[in-house]
Amino acid sequence: MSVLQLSESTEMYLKALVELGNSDVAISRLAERLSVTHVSANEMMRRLVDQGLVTHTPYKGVTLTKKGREAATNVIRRQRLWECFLYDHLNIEWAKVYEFACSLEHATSPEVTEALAGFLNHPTTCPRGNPIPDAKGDFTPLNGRMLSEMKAGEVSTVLAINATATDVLTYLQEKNILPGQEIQLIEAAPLKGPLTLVVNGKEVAL
Amino acid sequence: MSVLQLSESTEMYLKALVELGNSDVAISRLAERLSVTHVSANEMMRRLVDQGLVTHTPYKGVTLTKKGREAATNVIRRQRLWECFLYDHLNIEWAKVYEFACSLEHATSPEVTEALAGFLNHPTTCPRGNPIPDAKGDFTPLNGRMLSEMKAGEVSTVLAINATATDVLTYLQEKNILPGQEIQLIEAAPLKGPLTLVVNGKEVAL
DNA sequence: TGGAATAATAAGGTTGACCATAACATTTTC
DNA sequence: GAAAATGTTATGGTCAACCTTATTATTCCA
Repeated sequence: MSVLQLSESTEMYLKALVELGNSDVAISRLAERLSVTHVSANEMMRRLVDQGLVTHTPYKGVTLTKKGREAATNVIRRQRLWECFLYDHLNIEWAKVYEFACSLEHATSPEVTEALAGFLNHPTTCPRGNPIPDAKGDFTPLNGRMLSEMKAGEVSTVLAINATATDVLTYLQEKNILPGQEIQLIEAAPLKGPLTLVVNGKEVAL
Repeated sequence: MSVLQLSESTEMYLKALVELGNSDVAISRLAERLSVTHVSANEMMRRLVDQGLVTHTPYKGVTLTKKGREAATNVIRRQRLWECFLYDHLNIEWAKVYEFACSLEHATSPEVTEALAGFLNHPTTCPRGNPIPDAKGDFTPLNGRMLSEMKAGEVSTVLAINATATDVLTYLQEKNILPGQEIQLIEAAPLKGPLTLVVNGKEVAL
């Protein structure tokens, strides 16, 4: 496995690309998620294209290359392993785990990553319910659907949380929207408007 | 405790200042230890002076202020806690622990630091034998002396290792010069020349 | 005391990752 | 088919932390 050296910033972009989907991610979405201007994100994409990590089809979006995807998977593995450690062993608050793990991730060598995986007994999901790629980058994708794909009245179980911002996670925790929790969708307002759920018998708006 | 935000670079300088002594550290020593030019180190010292972390007496050297010392102690605490974790729980090679811990340190929030200290059961020394300051920054200084202060023929026990470079640590490990090891100084060549020791019945030159 | 060694400062350059503003290209939608 | 929305590129600026080269200041010591 080539140990290409990625800047912290590059790692953040790679992670965001995975989180935003498999292909043709709009640079403006990326900019939004990373809280940078679209111009900055564009600049950065040029750099990633130069490094062979993504391809860019103008007016279409940006897609990870094989190399980019491998690098991204690796970054995500490191981060999620730290999430497990922080949550299971250091008892860090659930909502803060992602943020702390994100910092640690950037500073973690392959050697430490594998030792950590061993220490944790090779977990396959992080506290947010997302799968942890193995050392080769393989993982079983989640077998579920987006909340936005549920129909009014349906009942389902939360599989994983996609959000990463600490304040959002804190809100979800307060409302008890956590992996394993059963929820019922009451109403989905049109135009991607607020969703109304019932969680533990209580109504929650998202 | 004010949570002043220090750059990674600043943290490295603070650590180096502690490792190099208590007061009037020559900027050229600092530059040497950090592998930067003396001009860069000078620039950086100007910044640290501006931030109130050090005082600088031209042609004398640089000394940590109270604020600077507190910050430095904190950094060292974080690093040494990680050293313990890496060594005791992840079984990372002794000689590599310092370097890996150094990276992690920069990425560690106070909350994680304290949780880690608890997890480790509040250790007081790192694998290199150096004391770990407590959360308030207090620690018992080592009750020992430098190898260079030993006289020929004397026998003593290694208390702690000051070196940080991985290659130096690897060498020491190979020669079994580790905390707790009994050594005898055979000869100290003049002019800070090589030292000859006996370790476990074998001669070693340093 | 005067030269060598050491220390400080000045001036200008580089790099990565950002920013704002503005112009221009393409796509979407009414 | 044209305006609105979205995406791209150009230009120029900032900041931290480095760098080199060169000059000047101080201290040390023989």
